[in-house]
Amino acid sequence: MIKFKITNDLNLCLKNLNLKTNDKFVIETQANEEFGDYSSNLAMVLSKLNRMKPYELAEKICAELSKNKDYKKCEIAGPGFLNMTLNISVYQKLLKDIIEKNEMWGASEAGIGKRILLEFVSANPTGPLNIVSARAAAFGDSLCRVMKFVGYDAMREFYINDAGNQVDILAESLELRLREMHGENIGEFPFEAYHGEYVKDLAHRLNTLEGTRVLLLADRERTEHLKDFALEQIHEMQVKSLEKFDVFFDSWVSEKTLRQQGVVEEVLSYLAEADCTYEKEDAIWFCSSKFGDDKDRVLMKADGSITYFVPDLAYHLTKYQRSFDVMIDVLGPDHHGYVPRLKAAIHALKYPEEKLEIIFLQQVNLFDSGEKVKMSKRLGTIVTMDELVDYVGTDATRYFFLDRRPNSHLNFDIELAKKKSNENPVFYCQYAHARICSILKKAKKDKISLKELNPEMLKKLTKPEEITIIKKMLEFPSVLVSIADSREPHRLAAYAYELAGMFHRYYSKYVIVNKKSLVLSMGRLYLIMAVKNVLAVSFKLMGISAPEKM
RNA sequence: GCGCCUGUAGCUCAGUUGGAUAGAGCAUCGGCCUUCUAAGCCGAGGGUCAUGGGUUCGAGUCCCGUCAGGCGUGCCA
Repeated sequence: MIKFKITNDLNLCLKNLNLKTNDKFVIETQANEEFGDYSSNLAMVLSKLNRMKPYELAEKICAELSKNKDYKKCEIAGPGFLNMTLNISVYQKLLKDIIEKNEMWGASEAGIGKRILLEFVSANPTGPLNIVSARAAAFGDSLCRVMKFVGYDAMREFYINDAGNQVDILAESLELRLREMHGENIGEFPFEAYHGEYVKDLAHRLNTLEGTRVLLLADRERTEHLKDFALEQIHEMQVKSLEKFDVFFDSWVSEKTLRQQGVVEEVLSYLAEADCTYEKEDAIWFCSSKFGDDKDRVLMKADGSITYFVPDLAYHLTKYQRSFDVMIDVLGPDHHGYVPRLKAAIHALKYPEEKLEIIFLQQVNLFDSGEKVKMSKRLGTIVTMDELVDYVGTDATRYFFLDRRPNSHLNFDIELAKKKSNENPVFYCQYAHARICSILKKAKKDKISLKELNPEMLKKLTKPEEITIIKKMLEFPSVLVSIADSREPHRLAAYAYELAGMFHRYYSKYVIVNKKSLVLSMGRLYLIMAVKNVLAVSFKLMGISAPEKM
């Protein structure tokens, strides 16, 4: 919002000088004091348009801008950068806005009117959620929270692959475990079956509820019953894990339901109508290679069953039919080979490809005491999301998953996440919040009541650290907008960390509560209250708690 | 072989979408508690941004090549 003001001020200067603009110049915040508070590349960007040398143009703008009382200084540097320093009274006034907006500071209408569908986690319903799902949950949920906060109409969706081959294997695994429980010799447990302990737990539960009745059913009925039971149980288990992680989906879409609605046939006929299918070796193929995929893909196998691709494509078409402006898929690292055929089909069916955005999360490695934790699906030594969350806590887990760019591999240091010290960034951030709460309490105890905020209090805030903190908080709204637009929530973690650091440094240098100078104390208390609010908002958007005491 | 991702300090990672002298934390070394939470603060050292070219006023960022690592490349899901 401050950049907005500066942009306006600069445009006014251009207008007064009868100069042309193309709105391509940018305002940047400057960390280096030498270059002022904010700088702009305006002169370089507009020099050709106005047939002037950058430096000359910059000189004119500077002279004009200096007439504005809000600006203390305007200098030209390098090839023609405009370095602007604002009067501190501007910041003092803006602090009042931050405080008045309270927990709505940062909220905006940047995305107003845009409907967004965020699909993430969408784990197979064949076992407990793993740590990649946890990363997806932290990422998708926070992105959604930020998008909503800046005005988008965003919703979370989970696609359940509750049909297909893997579900048959699940039913078979459950049956074997049930038989085994009753002393039957099942031989060696099949390689491709689900080896996790949870299958045994499911068998126990089924046995407690229904005994061995299911084993007496006819083949087909028995499989269906086992499937339904396992799917329902595992779904519930996954929902619980997510809720514990403070992630709630607005919508669940079941592949099985889609199939029952006949969408599979529909998709096949659409593709056939578009003249994109052919028969070869008793199978039906989609000529995806005509649309950029490496090779053609099977839609219907020789045995008459359907591949994973068909219902998934159907699912994506339902997304289009629900008229979103943008649909975002958050996928795991093992899916990137799959996207070309999906995009190919969407293209072939003449749906707008650009509305579908795919974000890949790279794999997660767990490290404990410097050692990589070895995980194997086959050996059943997968660390589940619940285990991780129970061990290090929701706050640390969410923060650590959010802290890194989505498309880079993530090394999760369990030992560090558990540490309650400055080494751990989560605690560093939360500690700042708790500290502020503690100071506010102390002020109350000293009977410093925060009366109505008045200009005299704000005028006391003149230290460079104070102005730096205000500047940082002024950036918050635009940081959130850029997080939403770039789909990069990791920047929120960085922002909170930086703001917390600024506060810690400020705290150690200055006394905030001082009975001898009441007006100053009140000014500073307002400042840290604002910091507390901004921290609390960023924590909320990250899904971590804002402790009052630590 | 082909495709996607990655390569920045000893380690883990940022880098404001192409801006000025590339930044944090950890680790190492040295300081700061009779005063609002030391779960904190201050200081020091540490770099050929994998590499070679190109684009321009300007490149860690964009384009091409090379090298290295990860993943993918089923009539699995």
